[in-house]
Amino acid sequence: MDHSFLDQASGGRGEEQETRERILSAARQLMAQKGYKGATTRKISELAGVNEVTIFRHFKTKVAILEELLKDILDVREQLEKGLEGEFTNVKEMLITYAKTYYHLLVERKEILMICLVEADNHPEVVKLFSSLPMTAVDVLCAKLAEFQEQGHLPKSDPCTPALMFISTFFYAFMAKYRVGLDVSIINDEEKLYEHASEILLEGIKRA
Amino acid sequence: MDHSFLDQASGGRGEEQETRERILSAARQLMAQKGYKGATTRKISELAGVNEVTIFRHFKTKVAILEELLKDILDVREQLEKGLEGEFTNVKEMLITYAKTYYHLLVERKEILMICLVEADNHPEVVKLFSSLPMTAVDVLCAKLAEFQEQGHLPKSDPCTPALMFISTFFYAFMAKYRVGLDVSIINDEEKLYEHASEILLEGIKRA
DNA sequence: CAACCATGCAAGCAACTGCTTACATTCCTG
DNA sequence: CAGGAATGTAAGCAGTTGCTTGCATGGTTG
Repeated sequence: MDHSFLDQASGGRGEEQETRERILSAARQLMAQKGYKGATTRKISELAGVNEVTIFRHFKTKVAILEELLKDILDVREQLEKGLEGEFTNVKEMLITYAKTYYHLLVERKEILMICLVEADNHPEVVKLFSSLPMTAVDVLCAKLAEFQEQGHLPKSDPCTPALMFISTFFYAFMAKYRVGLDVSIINDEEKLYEHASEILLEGIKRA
Repeated sequence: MDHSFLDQASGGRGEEQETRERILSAARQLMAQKGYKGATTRKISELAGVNEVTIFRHFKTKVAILEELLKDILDVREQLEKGLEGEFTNVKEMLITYAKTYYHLLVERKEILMICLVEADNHPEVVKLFSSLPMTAVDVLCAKLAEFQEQGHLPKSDPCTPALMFISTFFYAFMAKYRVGLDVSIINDEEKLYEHASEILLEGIKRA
């Protein structure tokens, strides 16, 4: 009994964690694809290679699984700001770096983002989670651009629209590739997109 | 009997069309909100103010309703090109006009777009329908920009990335407002967004 | 008026879904 | 070896869902 907390940490039988993770992973995959309703507990159990009853031994209800999954989407702002910490030799370099950071953030969380997108109205909380990532990204970029303006590296003007354009571009590219499965060169050649979009935006900001 | 085709056109009892339309409208609304699965035939019938049986008298199956709804999303290219027919005094004016045309096209079809988005994997055909609208928009704008380049109004360079950026911006604004219900000034003040985004893009194209 | 047509209403069915219960099995640990 | 913890198996239950059937009703049209 006195080692019960150890069981939670490392798995008494050595598989406890593994099973739980397999269930979560299967649920994440299915919910992203088929939506919350489409991901039935039977299907989840099959994909996880686990008996259906086992699911309910690990999670009280099905919603509990969803809630567990959604936890991964928080703490975005911190990571975005972290990507902008170093000194940059020029604005374009900063933009490219930021684009990469943001895009990778999206890709890393793609399943959960899809779940949020799809589950919008059945679980209203998740909508905010979904929008929070791009909007935070706009916010952080906005602040950084304003900073550059104050330092005289950019002419003063409203940085919101350019920030929105930038974030939107990579959001759409992300959606097109990972939700819709679109296979076109503009979207697949990510390096070129980082580079080219940053260039256009920079020149746009300078004179608009 | 000889007037049976009239019944289809105007409704023998004068309500035939109306009922069918009410069902379609309720289904469109619910499926956009709750997804295909979430929009049960019972709920549809309630919202339409119609008995559930009536639904199955008008549509053989539930999928038939979905298929009927999806018909509204075609013929987009034509409309986009139509919006670019007139002569423009300058490029910026063209961009603003195009942005308006595209955004309104999205808003007009918002329910169906949401259905496509949400129903992605249960009905794989619809994904293509969903992506077809923005990608067609990119395509048409690309062609127009190339045209301006050939006429010497713009320096020659790859117009794909700027077109993608432009379309992405309004796609995201659309999603944020109508899917997520985001209420922020950058997105709500559409006129300013048309204007400002066009300006930035134009300057970006000119020098990048 | 009579035939017809769209609709409503009541009932239900087979399949599925989230979830539960009771019991057997296997493995680890003291 | 004994006890416990995690899992499997079998069965099922109550609610929902897409869809059907049979019958009654009320308005329209010839």
